[in-house]
Amino acid sequence: MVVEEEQDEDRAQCRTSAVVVTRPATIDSSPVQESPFSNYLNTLSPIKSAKAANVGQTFHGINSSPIVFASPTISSQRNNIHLKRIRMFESPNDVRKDDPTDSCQRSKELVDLCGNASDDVNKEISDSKDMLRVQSCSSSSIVDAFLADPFEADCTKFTHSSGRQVNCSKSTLDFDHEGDSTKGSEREGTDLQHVSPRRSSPDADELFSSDGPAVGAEEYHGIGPSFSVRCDVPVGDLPIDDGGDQSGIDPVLDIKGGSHVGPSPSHVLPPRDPFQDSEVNENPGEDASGSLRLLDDTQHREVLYQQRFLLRRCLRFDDMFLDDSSNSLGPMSNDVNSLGSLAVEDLGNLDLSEETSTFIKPSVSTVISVITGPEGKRSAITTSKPSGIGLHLNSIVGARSFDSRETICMKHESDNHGGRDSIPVGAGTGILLDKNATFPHDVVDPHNFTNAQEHYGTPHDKRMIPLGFSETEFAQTTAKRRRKASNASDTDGCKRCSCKKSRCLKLYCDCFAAGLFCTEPCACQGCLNRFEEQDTVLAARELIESRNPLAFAPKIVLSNKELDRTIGEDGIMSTPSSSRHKKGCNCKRSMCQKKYCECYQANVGCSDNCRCEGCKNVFGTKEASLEGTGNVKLAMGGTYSRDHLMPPTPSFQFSDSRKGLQRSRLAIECPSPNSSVKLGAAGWSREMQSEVSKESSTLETIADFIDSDFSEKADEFAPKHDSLGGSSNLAPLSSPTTMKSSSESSKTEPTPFTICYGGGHPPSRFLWRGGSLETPGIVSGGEKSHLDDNPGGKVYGNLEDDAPGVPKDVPSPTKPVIVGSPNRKRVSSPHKQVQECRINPSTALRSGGKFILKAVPSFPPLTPLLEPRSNTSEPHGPP
DNA sequence: GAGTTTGAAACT
DNA sequence: CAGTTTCAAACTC
Ligand SMILES: [Zn+2]
Ligand SMILES: [Zn+2]
Ligand SMILES: [Zn+2]
Ligand SMILES: [Zn+2]
Ligand SMILES: [Zn+2]
Ligand SMILES: [Zn+2]
Repeated sequence: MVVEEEQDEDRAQCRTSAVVVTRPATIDSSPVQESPFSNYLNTLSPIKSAKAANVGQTFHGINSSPIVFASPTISSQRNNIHLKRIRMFESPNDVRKDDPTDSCQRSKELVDLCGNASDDVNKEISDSKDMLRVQSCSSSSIVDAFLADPFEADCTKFTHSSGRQVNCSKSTLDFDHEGDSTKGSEREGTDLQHVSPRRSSPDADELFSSDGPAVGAEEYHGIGPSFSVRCDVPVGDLPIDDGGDQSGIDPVLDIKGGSHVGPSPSHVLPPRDPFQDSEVNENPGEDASGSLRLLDDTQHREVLYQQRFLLRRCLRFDDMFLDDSSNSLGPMSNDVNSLGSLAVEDLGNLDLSEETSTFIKPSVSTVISVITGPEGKRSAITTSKPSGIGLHLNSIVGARSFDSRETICMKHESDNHGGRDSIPVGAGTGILLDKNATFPHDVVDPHNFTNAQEHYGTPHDKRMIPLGFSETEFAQTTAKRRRKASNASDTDGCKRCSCKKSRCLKLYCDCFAAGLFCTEPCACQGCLNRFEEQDTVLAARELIESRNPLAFAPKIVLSNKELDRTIGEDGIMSTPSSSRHKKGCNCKRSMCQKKYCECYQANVGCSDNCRCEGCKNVFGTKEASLEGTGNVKLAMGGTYSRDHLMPPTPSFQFSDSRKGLQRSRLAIECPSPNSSVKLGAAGWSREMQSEVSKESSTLETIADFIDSDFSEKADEFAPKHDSLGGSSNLAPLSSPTTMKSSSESSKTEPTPFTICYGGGHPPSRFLWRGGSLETPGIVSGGEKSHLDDNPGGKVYGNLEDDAPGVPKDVPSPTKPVIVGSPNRKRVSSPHKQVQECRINPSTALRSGGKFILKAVPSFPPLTPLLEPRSNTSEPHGPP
């Protein structure tokens, strides 16, 4: 059934493009609500069925969790499927470009895949435990996060499987690579078949094996399954008419709540209604809108697709924003929207299962985007979301950084591939939309295509890709290509890993570390960090988290103090300065002037956490930090080393550090239009949350956002939190369980900083996929905002890290999550977020700035949820 | 593109 | 927790 529907959808997409997304939800209090979305889904029939099926699968959620979230998550599989679909469809435009027919074919393929998936899904669904998490891709997600937690739809994956994955624990890396490229296919097969667990498991087992412990499968299960859907909503998005705001609210979002049920739709897409709305907002007139509305079933389908796209977009949210800003595309908004929409879609897909969907809602907002026709250009906007997103953070970050670059990358990729590079997120890795592009791209595509395309160049093509295998394969190949091409340039944002021995299941792998699945651009060998291997990934993550709960937490955080200072004073400036590497570097020979230094690489100054020798970090020396926070400012001011020191390398893309500064400033000052905020990754966020709560108290997660503009400008300066970018690829977060354990361990985290994302392209390393909670991160803690400073717009999460206990804000999390549509704003939580938002919501976001999320309590939504979420959330990640 | 350097992650 | 090894990116040539 599903398949059929999908097909239809595909077709529809082909036909039309636009979509709207929506999202979010919110949720405050009741995360659970079902969302309209779900209802919506139901209506859609096909989907529904699928969803239902899906729902079952996974997760259980964690347990603990709450029920609220409880909703089942969508299984990753579903997501995958969806993704696939999405990819296929990605953008009508793409399709068109490529060939409609092709697209259709692809869609079919997808469908097939889906079918397989669906089966799995169904199984999962039966379980219904899973929760979906929604990862918002982006920041927006914050809300999502909350909501999402449950869903993590994210693009990527679902995690549903986690349970098994857990089991897998053993495997390990060893695999050797089994052929890289092949892997995909092989694995996929399995994957598809069994959703859960890992077929790949073997490998995974090996990897994990050591860990053995790793995970209790059981625990994971809970986790795994859940999905999270993230909807990232870029803050930036917001704007749009629609709704932003409204969207914020999004009833739609609710989807999840019910998990299933209806709610999801909201996120996902609201079906028609949302669309319409959205459409209307932006351009109603335009194709997209029209299409949406018009279409009945098909429309719905389309919508779904779109949603899917959105999801992807979500991932890319940042990008989108960036695009706008950078490109100044007006469309950006669209893109953004699109992202949102995608997210939604995904969610929707997830939702399909409906079950879970409810959760999602909470978050919020979603964005809606509308897309117009294929080329469309327009899009609408959406609102966005929230954030929450955890992943997003990381991803977001990435996205941001990418932004400009991304676009570039995209182009490149596309060029390279000729078209499809991107893999559909859905497909393999989940999220990855594009292989090519960095994450962002992926996301974008769909709707934005046009824009994106324009921006990116070939967007369509890439997007189209689809699916599964081919995707993977594609990806691999393409990735290689890209890599080669882009590799070089991180700048592209496209960067990806090129792991040879770790199978991308260890933190050595930037993708994995960032909670992303490897995509085409990756040149890794024997990669198990694929969507198909979600289980394995999760298991791996869990293991790692068991050892170090904060392992996946953003490395760059803002110190609250600093934040305040900065914010208070300048607002903008500070950010960067305030951002610091959580663990600090240990440089001996690079003097913190090269990217060997994580601090420098993240565009942040060294802090007392650093054990570097001869520190000459342009962004601020260790000494300076010790002296006073003022340093940062100094830096801004030029004082500091930067100017003197020099431009360090490359971290800034800009030649000179100064430039960087300038840019950053610019960024700050001028927020780009789009700033989008990103969210943290939902999945992680949860974890984060838990961690945070446990460990530090507050980590806020972060959110990020990005602006393209910023990114460009700011990027350099902006701290890069983690972004790999790809939102699309987000891996499932680990399950809560892990979190728990982790929490224990968490002790380590020392300083509490908030997380920030810088603009730049952050190495994936910095990205954080945090859980949804983080997204909350978005939360800024109440503190100040902070935001903008970073030119890059990054979001910072504050981590209050350390706060031990509970996240300060946590309580609100839910709210925060809500962020809602707001696109830009994300406010999820009222408090902090608001603050931030207030600052300039739009600007901030747009500016790319950063968002800081402070405190976040991570848990967004339901308190109770918290744990649960955490559980759920974790998984998302990638594996 | 190959080879070296580097410092984090993983391991003991 | 420290020391060592492994790893992949950053950098150099
Ligand atoms: Zn890798
Ligand atoms: Zn990779
Ligand atoms: Zn890989
Ligand atoms: Zn250093
Ligand atoms: Zn340092
Ligand atoms: Zn240093």
